[in-house]
Amino acid sequence: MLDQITKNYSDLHGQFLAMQRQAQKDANGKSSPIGSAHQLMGPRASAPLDVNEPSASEDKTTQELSISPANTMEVMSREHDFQRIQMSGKQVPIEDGTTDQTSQNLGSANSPTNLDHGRKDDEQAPEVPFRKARVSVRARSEAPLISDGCQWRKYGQKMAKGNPCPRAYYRCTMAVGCPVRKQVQRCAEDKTILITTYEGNHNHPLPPAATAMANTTSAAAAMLLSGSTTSKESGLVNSGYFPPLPYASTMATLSASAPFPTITLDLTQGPNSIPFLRPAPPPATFPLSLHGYPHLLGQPVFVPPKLPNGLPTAQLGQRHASMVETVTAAIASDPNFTTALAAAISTIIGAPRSGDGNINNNGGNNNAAPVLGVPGSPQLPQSCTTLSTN
DNA sequence: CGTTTTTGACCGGCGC
DNA sequence: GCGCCGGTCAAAAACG
Repeated sequence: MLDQITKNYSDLHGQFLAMQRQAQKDANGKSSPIGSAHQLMGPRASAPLDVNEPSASEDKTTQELSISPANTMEVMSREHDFQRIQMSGKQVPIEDGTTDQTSQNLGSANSPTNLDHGRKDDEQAPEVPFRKARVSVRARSEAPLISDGCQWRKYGQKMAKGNPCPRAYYRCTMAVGCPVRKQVQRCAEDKTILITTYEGNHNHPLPPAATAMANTTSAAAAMLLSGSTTSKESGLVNSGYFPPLPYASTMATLSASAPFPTITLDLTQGPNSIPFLRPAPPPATFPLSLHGYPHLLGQPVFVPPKLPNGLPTAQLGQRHASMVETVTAAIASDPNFTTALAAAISTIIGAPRSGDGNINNNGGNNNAAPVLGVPGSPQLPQSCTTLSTN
């Protein structure tokens, strides 16, 4: 399955990119959300899509997390786009093509809490425009961390309100000045679930494992993000970008409740439980269909990044539903995949942009948030909630 | 000896 | 204006 998936990814990427481009065009002057998404994730890395390979970085990371096959991951991302839009008023430079710089702008501008705070890191900060955007991955893991192909250094830990488990803060150390950061925390309700939230764009090439996934996911994320920008839940859902499929919803969730739109992937359910059809009541977050992440699935499903008018996605969604299920199952079941996914996510977030369009190339970008959800995850909501809340 | 982790303090945002 | 909270800094300790 993985092979297929991987393959599909590649294909999807291409499609995705194309679509994104269009979307961008569509977006009138402003950068499309997608673009922003790219920034989020897209690391420059230009690695091939090898999902299976653990990246070099794994050395360290290995310990990080070993996602059990059954684990599930939830990815949430907060969009910067969203921010952008909001910021538009402010005049934030947003562009997709933007390079790192662009992204920087975003980040600082709105983030409620600027991670950088304008302190030392700031150098980075300014550059990390999209810091706000976040991608969260929820996975079941006994390990303290998830190996995502990147090297991280812990720079802080704090007890978060409402959660007995401390939240750890990590910074990417693969490159000097890399603005990417991540937060790791266990779910209060289920300590076996590890919630990893990535933020920022990598300013360096990522390991293959991370990159591959990143590309794919990033694209997806981008799409989601774009949708989110539109408006909160209603925006996306209504817009029709993301067809409200029950199963889909469980897999990926976009949370509007939070200050930032959030994309959630829930893999927690594990391969076994691929209850695609499981009715999962979406909590505060609203569910996105996997369609949003076609690449992940390897399906050529395209979700219009923005646009309210056409809503082709819905159709596709159904059509691909079966595929999605299959893919999802595969993904969930494959540990490597998960790992790769995690890496991708981190990559995505960190990606420097994307305007270029080529995700693969030079690092193009990869922005998207990886979303993989395993359907049937009643838990998503929780996870989503958790992250978004933060 | 260099790097990473730990941990308390500090800063800024937000709500009351 | 005050307090709470999240996030980051930075010194000290731990580790390889």
